[in-house]
Amino acid sequence: MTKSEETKKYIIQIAAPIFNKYGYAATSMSQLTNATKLTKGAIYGNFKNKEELAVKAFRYNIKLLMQGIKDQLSEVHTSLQKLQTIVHFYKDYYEYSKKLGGCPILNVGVDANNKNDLLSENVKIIINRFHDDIAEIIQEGINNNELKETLHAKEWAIKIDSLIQGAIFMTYTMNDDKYLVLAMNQLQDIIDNQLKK
Amino acid sequence: MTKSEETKKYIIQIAAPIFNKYGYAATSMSQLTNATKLTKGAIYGNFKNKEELAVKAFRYNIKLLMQGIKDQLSEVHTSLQKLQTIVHFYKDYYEYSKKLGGCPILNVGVDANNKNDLLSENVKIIINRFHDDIAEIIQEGINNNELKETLHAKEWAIKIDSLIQGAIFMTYTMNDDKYLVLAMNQLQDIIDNQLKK
DNA sequence: TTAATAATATACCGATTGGTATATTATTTT
DNA sequence: AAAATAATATACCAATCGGTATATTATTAA
Repeated sequence: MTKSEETKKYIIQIAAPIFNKYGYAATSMSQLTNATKLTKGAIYGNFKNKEELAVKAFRYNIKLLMQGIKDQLSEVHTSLQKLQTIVHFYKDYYEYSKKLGGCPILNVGVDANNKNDLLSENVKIIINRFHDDIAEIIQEGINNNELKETLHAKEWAIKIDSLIQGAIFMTYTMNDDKYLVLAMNQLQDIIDNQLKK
Repeated sequence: MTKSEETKKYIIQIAAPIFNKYGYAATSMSQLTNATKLTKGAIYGNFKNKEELAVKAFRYNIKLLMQGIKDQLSEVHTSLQKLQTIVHFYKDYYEYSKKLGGCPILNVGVDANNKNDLLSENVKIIINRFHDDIAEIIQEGINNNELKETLHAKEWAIKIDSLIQGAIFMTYTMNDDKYLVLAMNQLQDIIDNQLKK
Protein backbone atom coordinates (compact mmCIF):
# COMPACT_ATOMS: atom_id res chain seq x y z
CA MET A 1 0.00 0.00 0.00
CA THR A 2 1.46 3.34 -1.05
CA LYS A 3 1.76 6.32 1.24
CA SER A 4 -1.04 8.02 -0.65
CA GLU A 5 -3.34 5.03 -0.26
CA GLU A 6 -2.69 4.95 3.48
CA THR A 7 -3.41 8.65 3.75
CA LYS A 8 -6.61 8.25 1.75
CA LYS A 9 -7.76 5.50 4.10
CA TYR A 10 -6.81 7.58 7.14
CA ILE A 11 -8.69 10.64 5.91
CA ILE A 12 -11.80 8.60 5.14
CA GLN A 13 -11.76 7.03 8.60
CA ILE A 14 -11.58 10.41 10.29
CA ALA A 15 -13.99 12.16 7.93
CA ALA A 16 -16.69 9.45 7.94
CA PRO A 17 -18.23 10.07 11.40
CA ILE A 18 -17.92 13.84 10.96
CA PHE A 19 -19.79 13.90 7.66
CA ASN A 20 -22.35 11.52 9.15
CA LYS A 21 -22.94 13.61 12.25
CA TYR A 22 -23.02 17.10 10.74
CA GLY A 23 -24.19 16.39 7.20
CA TYR A 24 -22.52 17.15 3.90
CA ALA A 25 -23.08 20.91 3.62
CA ALA A 26 -22.52 21.59 7.31
CA THR A 27 -19.18 19.80 7.35
CA SER A 28 -16.40 22.15 6.34
CA MET A 29 -13.03 21.24 4.94
CA SER A 30 -11.41 23.05 7.87
CA GLN A 31 -13.21 20.69 10.27
CA LEU A 32 -11.57 17.85 8.39
CA THR A 33 -8.10 19.40 8.35
CA ASN A 34 -8.36 20.01 12.08
CA ALA A 35 -9.55 16.47 12.81
CA THR A 36 -6.96 14.79 10.59
CA LYS A 37 -4.14 17.18 11.53
CA LEU A 38 -3.46 17.33 7.83
CA THR A 39 -3.65 20.25 5.44
CA LYS A 40 -5.78 21.05 2.46
CA GLY A 41 -2.91 20.02 0.24
CA ALA A 42 -3.05 16.50 1.64
CA ILE A 43 -6.79 16.20 1.27
CA TYR A 44 -7.15 17.76 -2.16
CA GLY A 45 -4.12 15.81 -3.32
CA ASN A 46 -5.98 12.60 -2.51
CA PHE A 47 -9.57 13.49 -3.34
CA LYS A 48 -10.96 15.42 -6.27
CA ASN A 49 -13.29 17.51 -4.14
CA LYS A 50 -15.52 17.53 -1.07
CA GLU A 51 -18.22 15.45 -2.70
CA GLU A 52 -15.90 12.60 -3.67
CA LEU A 53 -14.62 12.42 -0.11
CA ALA A 54 -18.15 12.53 1.31
CA VAL A 55 -19.24 9.64 -0.90
CA LYS A 56 -16.23 7.53 0.10
CA ALA A 57 -16.88 8.37 3.74
CA PHE A 58 -20.51 7.31 3.37
CA ARG A 59 -19.54 4.03 1.74
CA TYR A 60 -17.03 3.44 4.51
CA ASN A 61 -19.75 3.91 7.12
CA ILE A 62 -22.05 1.54 5.27
CA LYS A 63 -19.27 -1.04 5.06
CA LEU A 64 -18.81 -0.86 8.84
CA LEU A 65 -22.57 -1.08 9.39
CA MET A 66 -23.12 -4.02 7.07
CA GLN A 67 -20.08 -5.80 8.44
CA GLY A 68 -21.60 -5.49 11.92
CA ILE A 69 -24.77 -7.21 10.74
CA LYS A 70 -23.02 -9.83 8.62
CA ASP A 71 -20.75 -10.84 11.49
CA GLN A 72 -23.76 -11.67 13.61
CA LEU A 73 -25.68 -13.30 10.75
CA SER A 74 -22.76 -15.59 9.98
CA GLU A 75 -23.22 -17.30 13.34
CA VAL A 76 -26.75 -18.55 12.65
CA HIS A 77 -28.13 -20.66 9.85
CA THR A 78 -31.91 -20.78 9.64
CA SER A 79 -34.08 -18.02 8.21
CA LEU A 80 -35.90 -17.53 11.50
CA GLN A 81 -32.65 -17.23 13.38
CA LYS A 82 -31.41 -14.66 10.87
CA LEU A 83 -34.53 -12.55 11.31
CA GLN A 84 -34.14 -12.71 15.07
CA THR A 85 -30.50 -11.70 14.70
CA ILE A 86 -31.67 -8.59 12.90
CA VAL A 87 -34.10 -7.88 15.73
CA HIS A 88 -31.23 -8.18 18.19
CA PHE A 89 -28.84 -6.10 16.16
CA TYR A 90 -31.20 -3.15 15.92
CA LYS A 91 -32.19 -3.35 19.57
CA ASP A 92 -28.61 -2.34 20.34
CA TYR A 93 -28.27 -0.13 17.29
CA TYR A 94 -28.34 3.20 19.10
CA GLU A 95 -25.10 2.50 20.92
CA TYR A 96 -23.57 0.80 17.91
CA SER A 97 -24.39 3.52 15.40
CA LYS A 98 -23.27 6.35 17.67
CA LYS A 99 -19.73 5.22 16.94
CA LEU A 100 -20.42 5.94 13.27
CA GLY A 101 -21.74 9.39 14.06
CA GLY A 102 -25.36 8.25 13.74
CA CYS A 103 -27.26 6.11 11.26
CA PRO A 104 -25.65 6.79 7.87
CA ILE A 105 -28.70 5.68 5.92
CA LEU A 106 -31.09 7.94 7.83
CA ASN A 107 -28.72 10.89 7.90
CA VAL A 108 -27.60 10.81 4.30
CA GLY A 109 -31.08 9.88 3.10
CA VAL A 110 -32.58 13.01 4.62
CA ASP A 111 -29.56 15.24 4.08
CA ALA A 112 -29.15 14.47 0.39
CA ASN A 113 -32.85 14.41 -0.38
CA ASN A 114 -33.90 16.10 -3.59
CA LYS A 115 -30.34 16.90 -4.46
CA ASN A 116 -29.31 15.12 -7.62
CA ASP A 117 -25.87 14.38 -6.33
CA LEU A 118 -23.72 11.32 -5.80
CA LEU A 119 -24.72 10.92 -2.16
CA SER A 120 -28.40 10.75 -3.01
CA GLU A 121 -27.68 8.20 -5.72
CA ASN A 122 -25.56 6.10 -3.38
CA VAL A 123 -28.02 5.92 -0.52
CA LYS A 124 -30.74 4.67 -2.85
CA ILE A 125 -28.51 1.88 -4.05
CA ILE A 126 -27.62 0.90 -0.50
CA ILE A 127 -31.26 0.81 0.63
CA ASN A 128 -32.30 -1.31 -2.34
CA ARG A 129 -29.45 -3.70 -1.67
CA PHE A 130 -30.47 -4.01 1.97
CA HIS A 131 -34.06 -4.73 1.00
CA ASP A 132 -32.86 -7.43 -1.34
CA ASP A 133 -30.78 -8.96 1.43
CA ILE A 134 -33.76 -9.14 3.79
CA ALA A 135 -36.00 -10.44 1.02
CA GLU A 136 -33.50 -13.19 0.35
CA ILE A 137 -33.61 -14.28 3.99
CA ILE A 138 -37.40 -14.35 3.88
CA GLN A 139 -37.51 -16.23 0.58
CA GLU A 140 -35.07 -18.74 2.00
CA GLY A 141 -37.43 -19.23 4.95
CA ILE A 142 -40.36 -19.76 2.62
CA ASN A 143 -38.44 -22.31 0.60
CA ASN A 144 -37.37 -24.14 3.76
CA ASN A 145 -40.91 -24.30 5.15
CA GLU A 146 -39.98 -22.08 8.09
CA LEU A 147 -42.13 -19.16 6.92
CA LYS A 148 -45.60 -19.03 5.41
CA GLU A 149 -45.54 -19.75 1.71
CA THR A 150 -48.03 -16.99 0.93
CA LEU A 151 -45.61 -14.24 1.97
CA HIS A 152 -44.39 -11.67 -0.54
CA ALA A 153 -40.69 -11.61 0.36
CA LYS A 154 -39.76 -8.21 -1.07
CA GLU A 155 -42.84 -6.50 0.33
CA TRP A 156 -42.15 -7.81 3.79
CA ALA A 157 -38.51 -6.80 3.50
CA ILE A 158 -39.60 -3.25 2.79
CA LYS A 159 -42.12 -3.28 5.64
CA ILE A 160 -39.49 -4.52 8.05
CA ASP A 161 -36.89 -1.97 7.00
CA SER A 162 -39.41 0.89 7.15
CA LEU A 163 -40.25 -0.17 10.68
CA ILE A 164 -36.55 -0.21 11.56
CA GLN A 165 -35.79 3.18 9.98
CA GLY A 166 -38.78 4.81 11.65
CA ALA A 167 -37.62 3.56 15.02
CA ILE A 168 -34.06 4.75 14.36
CA PHE A 169 -35.42 8.19 13.50
CA MET A 170 -37.47 8.31 16.71
CA THR A 171 -34.63 7.09 18.89
CA TYR A 172 -32.18 9.66 17.54
CA THR A 173 -34.61 12.55 17.46
CA MET A 174 -35.94 11.88 20.95
CA ASN A 175 -32.53 10.76 22.21
CA ASP A 176 -33.98 7.60 23.77
CA ASP A 177 -33.47 4.03 22.63
CA LYS A 178 -36.85 2.93 23.99
CA TYR A 179 -38.30 3.56 20.52
CA LEU A 180 -35.92 1.07 18.93
CA VAL A 181 -36.55 -1.47 21.68
CA LEU A 182 -40.31 -1.12 21.33
CA ALA A 183 -40.18 -1.45 17.55
CA MET A 184 -37.93 -4.49 17.69
CA ASN A 185 -40.31 -6.15 20.15
CA GLN A 186 -43.06 -5.44 17.66
CA LEU A 187 -40.94 -6.94 14.89
CA GLN A 188 -40.44 -10.05 17.01
CA ASP A 189 -44.22 -10.32 17.33
CA ILE A 190 -44.61 -9.94 13.58
CA ILE A 191 -42.09 -12.70 12.98
CA ASP A 192 -43.83 -15.03 15.43
CA ASN A 193 -47.42 -14.30 14.44
CA GLN A 194 -47.36 -13.27 10.80
CA LEU A 195 -44.26 -14.70 9.17
CA LYS A 196 -43.61 -17.96 11.04
CA LYS A 197 -45.45 -20.99 9.74
CA MET B 1 -52.59 43.87 12.19
CA THR B 2 -49.63 46.26 11.91
CA LYS B 3 -47.39 46.48 8.86
CA SER B 4 -44.65 44.75 10.78
CA GLU B 5 -46.93 41.88 11.77
CA GLU B 6 -47.97 41.41 8.17
CA THR B 7 -44.36 41.40 7.03
CA LYS B 8 -43.46 38.89 9.74
CA LYS B 9 -46.23 36.59 8.57
CA TYR B 10 -45.22 37.02 4.94
CA ILE B 11 -41.57 36.24 5.64
CA ILE B 12 -42.49 33.13 7.63
CA GLN B 13 -44.72 31.86 4.84
CA ILE B 14 -41.96 32.22 2.27
CA ALA B 15 -39.17 30.99 4.52
CA ALA B 16 -40.98 27.91 5.86
CA PRO B 17 -40.75 25.61 2.82
CA ILE B 18 -37.20 26.79 2.08
CA PHE B 19 -35.91 25.99 5.56
CA ASN B 20 -37.78 22.69 5.41
CA LYS B 21 -36.35 21.66 2.07
CA TYR B 22 -32.71 22.74 2.49
CA GLY B 23 -32.28 22.50 6.25
CA TYR B 24 -31.31 25.15 8.76
CA ALA B 25 -27.58 25.48 8.09
CA ALA B 26 -27.89 25.09 4.34
CA THR B 27 -30.49 27.85 4.06
CA SER B 28 -28.82 31.23 3.73
CA MET B 29 -30.25 34.60 4.52
CA SER B 30 -29.64 35.64 0.93
CA GLN B 31 -31.90 32.80 -0.24
CA LEU B 32 -34.58 34.30 1.95
CA THR B 33 -34.05 37.88 0.78
CA ASN B 34 -34.22 36.66 -2.83
CA ALA B 35 -37.39 34.65 -2.25
CA THR B 36 -39.17 37.36 -0.28
CA LYS B 37 -37.90 40.21 -2.46
CA LEU B 38 -37.13 41.94 0.81
CA THR B 39 -33.81 43.03 2.26
CA LYS B 40 -31.84 42.04 5.30
CA GLY B 41 -33.10 45.17 7.00
CA ALA B 42 -36.67 43.92 6.72
CA ILE B 43 -35.86 40.44 7.97
CA TYR B 44 -33.55 41.42 10.82
CA GLY B 45 -35.94 44.20 11.78
CA ASN B 46 -38.62 41.57 12.33
CA PHE B 47 -36.63 38.62 13.66
CA LYS B 48 -33.81 38.54 16.17
CA ASN B 49 -31.70 36.17 14.10
CA LYS B 50 -31.75 33.22 11.72
CA GLU B 51 -32.60 30.73 14.44
CA GLU B 52 -35.69 32.60 15.64
CA LEU B 53 -36.98 32.75 12.08
CA ALA B 54 -36.25 29.05 11.52
CA VAL B 55 -38.17 28.08 14.63
CA LYS B 56 -41.18 30.19 13.63
CA ALA B 57 -41.01 28.71 10.13
CA PHE B 58 -40.96 25.20 11.59
CA ARG B 59 -43.94 25.90 13.82
CA TYR B 60 -45.78 27.36 10.84
CA ASN B 61 -45.17 24.14 8.88
CA ILE B 62 -46.37 22.05 11.80
CA LYS B 63 -49.48 24.18 12.09
CA LEU B 64 -50.28 23.57 8.41
CA LEU B 65 -49.60 19.86 8.80
CA MET B 66 -51.69 19.41 11.91
CA GLN B 67 -54.48 21.49 10.47
CA GLY B 68 -54.56 19.15 7.48
CA ILE B 69 -55.05 16.16 9.76
CA LYS B 70 -57.50 17.87 12.09
CA ASP B 71 -59.69 18.99 9.20
CA GLN B 72 -60.13 15.39 8.14
CA LEU B 73 -60.51 14.09 11.69
CA SER B 74 -63.28 16.57 12.41
CA GLU B 75 -65.51 14.83 9.87
CA VAL B 76 -65.58 11.47 11.66
CA HIS B 77 -66.57 10.54 15.16
CA THR B 78 -65.60 7.05 16.23
CA SER B 79 -62.12 5.97 17.27
CA LEU B 80 -61.90 3.43 14.44
CA GLN B 81 -62.91 6.01 11.89
CA LYS B 82 -60.29 8.40 13.23
CA LEU B 83 -57.57 5.79 12.92
CA GLN B 84 -58.64 5.07 9.37
CA THR B 85 -58.60 8.77 8.61
CA ILE B 86 -54.96 8.83 9.68
CA VAL B 87 -54.28 5.88 7.37
CA HIS B 88 -55.85 7.81 4.53
CA PHE B 89 -54.12 11.05 5.30
CA TYR B 90 -50.66 9.51 5.22
CA LYS B 91 -51.37 7.50 2.10
CA ASP B 92 -51.56 10.84 0.29
CA TYR B 93 -48.91 12.47 2.44
CA TYR B 94 -46.16 12.56 -0.20
CA GLU B 95 -48.10 14.94 -2.41
CA TYR B 96 -49.44 16.88 0.55
CA SER B 97 -46.11 17.38 2.29
CA LYS B 98 -44.26 18.34 -0.88
CA LYS B 99 -46.11 21.64 -0.65
CA LEU B 100 -44.46 22.19 2.73
CA GLY B 101 -41.02 21.44 1.31
CA GLY B 102 -41.06 17.90 2.72
CA CYS B 103 -42.01 16.40 6.06
CA PRO B 104 -41.05 19.00 8.67
CA ILE B 105 -40.85 16.47 11.48
CA LEU B 106 -38.51 14.15 9.60
CA ASN B 107 -36.39 16.94 8.18
CA VAL B 108 -35.99 19.01 11.31
CA GLY B 109 -35.65 15.89 13.46
CA VAL B 110 -32.65 14.69 11.50
CA ASP B 111 -31.26 18.13 10.70
CA ALA B 112 -31.27 19.40 14.26
CA ASN B 113 -30.17 16.13 15.82
CA ASN B 114 -27.57 16.39 18.55
CA LYS B 115 -27.59 20.15 18.36
CA ASN B 116 -28.84 21.65 21.59
CA ASP B 117 -30.75 24.35 19.83
CA LEU B 118 -34.32 25.59 19.74
CA LEU B 119 -35.23 23.54 16.67
CA SER B 120 -34.21 20.30 18.33
CA GLU B 121 -36.20 21.23 21.42
CA ASN B 122 -39.26 22.14 19.36
CA VAL B 123 -39.38 18.98 17.28
CA LYS B 124 -39.30 16.83 20.41
CA ILE B 125 -42.26 18.70 21.84
CA ILE B 126 -44.21 18.32 18.60
CA ILE B 127 -43.56 14.58 18.37
CA ASN B 128 -44.61 14.00 21.96
CA ARG B 129 -47.76 16.00 21.39
CA PHE B 130 -48.59 13.96 18.31
CA HIS B 131 -48.08 10.73 20.21
CA ASP B 132 -50.42 11.96 22.91
CA ASP B 133 -53.03 12.83 20.28
CA ILE B 134 -52.92 9.33 18.78
CA ALA B 135 -52.91 7.75 22.24
CA GLU B 136 -56.03 9.72 23.10
CA ILE B 137 -57.81 8.37 20.03
CA ILE B 138 -56.83 4.83 20.99
CA GLN B 139 -57.83 5.28 24.62
CA GLU B 140 -61.17 6.65 23.46
CA GLY B 141 -61.62 3.49 21.39
CA ILE B 142 -60.82 1.30 24.34
CA ASN B 143 -63.29 3.16 26.54
CA ASN B 144 -66.00 2.88 23.87
CA ASN B 145 -65.49 -0.86 23.39
CA GLU B 146 -64.30 -0.36 19.82
CA LEU B 147 -60.73 -1.44 20.56
CA LYS B 148 -59.34 -4.25 22.70
CA GLU B 149 -59.21 -3.28 26.36
CA THR B 150 -55.78 -4.83 26.84
CA LEU B 151 -54.10 -2.32 24.56
CA HIS B 152 -51.47 0.07 25.89
CA ALA B 153 -52.61 3.29 24.22
CA LYS B 154 -49.36 5.27 24.39
CA GLU B 155 -47.23 2.33 23.27
CA TRP B 156 -49.42 1.74 20.26
CA ALA B 157 -49.39 5.42 19.44
CA ILE B 158 -45.59 5.33 19.34
CA LYS B 159 -45.57 2.15 17.25
CA ILE B 160 -47.98 3.68 14.77
CA ASP B 161 -46.05 6.93 14.46
CA SER B 162 -42.73 5.11 14.06
CA LEU B 163 -44.28 3.11 11.25
CA ILE B 164 -45.49 6.32 9.62
CA GLN B 165 -42.17 8.16 9.97
CA GLY B 166 -40.22 5.22 8.62
CA ALA B 167 -42.45 5.09 5.56
CA ILE B 168 -42.13 8.85 5.06
CA PHE B 169 -38.36 8.53 5.19
CA MET B 170 -38.41 5.71 2.61
CA THR B 171 -40.80 7.51 0.31
CA TYR B 172 -38.74 10.71 0.29
CA THR B 173 -35.36 9.05 0.08
CA MET B 174 -36.40 6.68 -2.70
CA ASN B 175 -38.65 9.28 -4.31
CA ASP B 176 -41.56 6.84 -4.54
CA ASP B 177 -44.80 6.92 -2.58
CA LYS B 178 -45.21 3.15 -2.80
CA TYR B 179 -43.46 2.91 0.58
CA LEU B 180 -46.09 5.07 2.25
CA VAL B 181 -48.91 3.18 0.54
CA LEU B 182 -47.50 -0.16 1.59
CA ALA B 183 -47.00 0.96 5.19
CA MET B 184 -50.50 2.41 5.41
CA ASN B 185 -51.97 -0.85 4.13
CA GLN B 186 -50.00 -2.57 6.86
CA LEU B 187 -51.37 -0.10 9.41
CA GLN B 188 -54.89 -0.86 8.20
CA ASP B 189 -54.18 -4.56 8.82
CA ILE B 190 -52.90 -3.77 12.29
CA ILE B 191 -56.05 -1.81 13.08
CA ASP B 192 -58.29 -4.60 11.83
CA ASN B 193 -56.43 -7.54 13.34
CA GLN B 194 -54.67 -6.25 16.41
CA LEU B 195 -56.48 -3.17 17.67
CA LYS B 196 -60.11 -3.75 16.71
CA LYS B 197 -62.18 -5.73 19.18
C1' DT C 1 -48.74 69.95 7.08
C1' DT C 2 -45.32 69.12 9.98
C1' DA C 3 -43.04 66.30 13.50
C1' DA C 4 -42.39 61.86 15.33
C1' DT C 5 -42.05 57.20 14.70
C1' DA C 6 -42.10 52.80 12.51
C1' DA C 7 -40.31 49.98 8.91
C1' DT C 8 -37.30 48.90 5.22
C1' DA C 9 -33.10 49.56 2.18
C1' DT C 10 -28.22 50.11 1.64
C1' DA C 11 -23.63 49.53 2.54
C1' DC C 12 -20.59 47.46 5.07
C1' DC C 13 -18.14 44.21 8.71
C1' DG C 14 -14.87 40.28 9.92
C1' DA C 15 -14.99 35.44 9.42
C1' DT C 16 -15.36 31.43 6.78
C1' DT C 17 -16.37 28.81 2.62
C1' DG C 18 -14.48 25.32 -1.16
C1' DG C 19 -10.84 25.24 -4.03
C1' DT C 20 -6.06 26.09 -6.33
C1' DA C 21 -1.17 27.31 -7.55
C1' DT C 22 3.00 26.81 -5.91
C1' DA C 23 6.62 25.91 -2.61
C1' DT C 24 8.49 22.52 0.30
C1' DT C 25 9.46 18.10 2.01
C1' DA C 26 9.50 12.78 1.78
C1' DT C 27 10.24 8.96 -0.71
C1' DT C 28 11.89 6.19 -4.46
C1' DT C 29 14.77 5.27 -8.45
C1' DT C 30 19.02 5.55 -10.74
C1' DA D 1 24.67 10.30 -3.17
C1' DA D 2 22.11 12.58 -6.79
C1' DA D 3 18.15 13.02 -9.54
C1' DA D 4 13.40 12.27 -10.21
C1' DT D 5 9.07 11.78 -8.49
C1' DA D 6 5.41 11.54 -5.17
C1' DA D 7 3.12 13.64 -1.37
C1' DT D 8 2.13 17.30 1.72
C1' DA D 9 2.28 22.22 3.46
C1' DT D 10 1.61 27.08 2.72
C1' DA D 11 -0.39 31.04 1.05
C1' DC D 12 -3.74 32.75 -1.37
C1' DC D 13 -8.27 33.38 -4.27
C1' DA D 14 -13.12 35.22 -5.07
C1' DA D 15 -17.50 34.33 -3.14
C1' DT D 16 -20.45 33.92 0.48
C1' DC D 17 -21.74 33.66 5.29
C1' DG D 18 -24.67 35.82 9.40
C1' DG D 19 -25.15 40.04 11.27
C1' DT D 20 -25.13 45.32 12.13
C1' DA D 21 -25.03 50.48 11.79
C1' DT D 22 -26.99 53.83 9.46
C1' DA D 23 -29.49 56.09 5.83
C1' DT D 24 -33.81 56.34 3.63
C1' DT D 25 -38.59 55.89 3.06
C1' DA D 26 -43.55 54.94 4.75
C1' DT D 27 -46.78 55.56 8.01
C1' DT D 28 -48.97 57.69 11.97
C1' DA D 29 -49.79 61.43 15.40
C1' DA D 30 -50.03 66.15 16.49
